Amino acid sequence: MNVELTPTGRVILGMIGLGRRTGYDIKRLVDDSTRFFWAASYGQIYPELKRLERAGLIEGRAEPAGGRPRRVYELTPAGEQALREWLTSPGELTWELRCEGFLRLFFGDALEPDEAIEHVRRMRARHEATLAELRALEPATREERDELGHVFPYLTLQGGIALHEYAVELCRRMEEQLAAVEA
Amino acid sequence: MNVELTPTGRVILGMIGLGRRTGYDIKRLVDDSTRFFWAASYGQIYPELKRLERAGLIEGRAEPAGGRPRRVYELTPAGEQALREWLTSPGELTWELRCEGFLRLFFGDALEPDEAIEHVRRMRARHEATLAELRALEPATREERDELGHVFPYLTLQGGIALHEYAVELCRRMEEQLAAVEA
DNA sequence: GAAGGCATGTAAATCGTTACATGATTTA
DNA sequence: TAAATCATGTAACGATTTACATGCCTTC
Repeated sequence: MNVELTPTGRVILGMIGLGRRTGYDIKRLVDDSTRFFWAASYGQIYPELKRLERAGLIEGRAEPAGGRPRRVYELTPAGEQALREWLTSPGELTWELRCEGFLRLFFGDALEPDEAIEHVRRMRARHEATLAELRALEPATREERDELGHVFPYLTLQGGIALHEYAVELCRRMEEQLAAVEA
Repeated sequence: MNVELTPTGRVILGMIGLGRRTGYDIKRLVDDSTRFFWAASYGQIYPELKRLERAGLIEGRAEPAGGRPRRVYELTPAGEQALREWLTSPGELTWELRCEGFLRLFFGDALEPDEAIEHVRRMRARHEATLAELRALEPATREERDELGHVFPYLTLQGGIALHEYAVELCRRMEEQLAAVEA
């Protein structure tokens, strides 16, 4: 067995594992949840759905019957197994960050002191904005936990909030440090 | 003016801004510093060096003369200006994370309780390993600060260390939380 | 003289975003 | 009836990794 999942295949399989879904659903769900640590776009999702179906991991059913034409997918037994295998596989956990804030900060010696402080302020604003988005997701995620018993999306959201809160604090400390040096 | 820099072009320009460099140098420097928030590979670096030179932002000089043949680049005045323009430009700061640890955690409801705890333990180990790598970079980065006056790479490293320390703490708290629920 | 680090590069494959095209249904 | 949302998809482009190829120089 041991089907190799593509990066996007992983989110899709996981999302369908949480319930029957259309490609559109998956995109919306990703945008409202995993986006902050794992994004996906239509250009990836729809082709990947077809690949996963050809591989026998998911099965789609057309659901026209009066309503809008849509194709709803669910996991096959093989798909359920592949999902579990991935979730428990011992391979390295990829961790990749692309953060322009940190990159610009790294090159901060090319800036005037006040420009550098201003930059850190912008980094902080960036994290504060993300924080606001995350906090806005809290009610719906809690509801999902209470009503569907999905506790891990909520736990994950709490973790994300904590991390960005810490990042905000860290920026504030850097601002103070830089201001002290300038004075 | 306002030359559009590609993502990889940014690191390259910044790195050359810190001193004359070959493509090989840049790759090593990136691997020892920005990699944790901005990676780059040979397949990007060498073609991008040529593009930047064609665009007039950097200038390479062959330095054979007995030693190994190498091509050393430095910023042109236009390159210096483009670097400063980028560093102070008001555009959105990209922040993209691809973290399989969080992704698997998000789907943790498909796991047994002890499997989920084990996963968080692995996430923590992951951050601890990164932390060890970052701490190993401290002496050299401090030296660079003291001898070349590059204070921002050091500041950035401190920030990275703090963030991963916090992530480790966060994992520990999650482990406790999950263990409490199980009991 | 073998191994390891210095040095430059390319080709192919993969991965991902953006923009576009299309059209149905629901709600204001 | 207009706007918003649901819904599916593709093409083009851009970004990135991986693997390969090559060869010099220094150190053991």
